Amino acid sequence: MDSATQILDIAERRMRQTGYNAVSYRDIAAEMGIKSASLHYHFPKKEDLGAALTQRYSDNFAQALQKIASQEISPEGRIKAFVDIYSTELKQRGLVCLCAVLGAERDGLPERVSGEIKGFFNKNINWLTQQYEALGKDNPASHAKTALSLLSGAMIVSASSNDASIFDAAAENILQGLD
Amino acid sequence: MDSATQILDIAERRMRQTGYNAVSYRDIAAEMGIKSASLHYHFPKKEDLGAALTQRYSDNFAQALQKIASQEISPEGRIKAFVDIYSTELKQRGLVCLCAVLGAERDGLPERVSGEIKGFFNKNINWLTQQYEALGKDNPASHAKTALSLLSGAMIVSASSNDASIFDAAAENILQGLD
DNA sequence: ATGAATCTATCTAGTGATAGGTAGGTAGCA
DNA sequence: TGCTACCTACCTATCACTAGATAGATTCAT
Repeated sequence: MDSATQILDIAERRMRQTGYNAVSYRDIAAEMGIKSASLHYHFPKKEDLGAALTQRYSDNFAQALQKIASQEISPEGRIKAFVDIYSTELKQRGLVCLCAVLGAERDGLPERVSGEIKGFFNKNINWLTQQYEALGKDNPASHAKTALSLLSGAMIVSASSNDASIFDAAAENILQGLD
Repeated sequence: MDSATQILDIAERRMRQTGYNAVSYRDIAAEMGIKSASLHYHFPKKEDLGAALTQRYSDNFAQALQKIASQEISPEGRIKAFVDIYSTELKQRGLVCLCAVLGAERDGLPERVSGEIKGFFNKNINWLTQQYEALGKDNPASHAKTALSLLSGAMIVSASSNDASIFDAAAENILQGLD
């Protein structure tokens, strides 16, 4: 596999477990079996790594949402698919959304990183707003903000409590609200 | 003011802005106008500071919940008071719940700290469950888990997006659900 | 087709800054 | 006379980051 991709994969997983500042070039390099200096060839500064990471994450997510929106399914089905993305990540990999984790560290991040996070939340809210609008909800933006907040919080509370029922309750709540 | 208290106050504020690992003894000491070595007199290891911090936070919160529960108000009023605690902190101080922030860093924290966070979430859920039970909701625990997740996530998404309407939507959603 | 030049991805070896933490001393107060 | 709360001075480990070398693959001119 491409080294840059491998670096991003390892950094992403670790940051989603411990946050931005707890992840070091040495740790990533050690896991890859190379020297930390070599990482700087691919990502000169940690800020570059952080920005590339959040950008890739945000882009991948946007692509997934695009794909869901292009399918001939109901708005209900789309929102369910949205919830499933988060659910699968948490249950199969034990990972919280990257932007939710980094968002918690907001004032300790390089601006390029926090800017990407802001963009990620914004894109998610816009997409969800469209779905709630299609559902005929009034104040669809409010529904969207609530759904995103709920999923983000549920991943954090559920993961740090080591209690899957917390995320389940949140997911159920969103799906119930689709009638 | 008592030095230990002052240390905890500064550490708490900073950790709620940047997370656990971004806060250093040097930064705290500089803000107090003393030397970092002096902090070790009060909290020998950073782990001790982290544990004291989360414990104090959790205890203060439990006390506030106790007070609310002792007042002769409806379960609706109690849940509203609960939401108001978070709302006031975010709007007047720009601060996210300490345990929500640290929960995001779950795997990068000393165990004593992550244990306290777990306890905090648990206490909150139990308290909320009692209120939803008094309200006659079925599956009150699920309502409680959802409400706590929603508030925690809304603070993070709202703060890192610098958009108060996100938290407002979440708070409104909880209050609407009380009928 | 071959030798020269260049590129890629790593290495060794190191920098200065900062992290948490320690030892031992001291001024002021009960 | 102790005790509290600080100090100076220092330690070791780790941080992000850099310089310069190198081995191997690729490209290109003759």
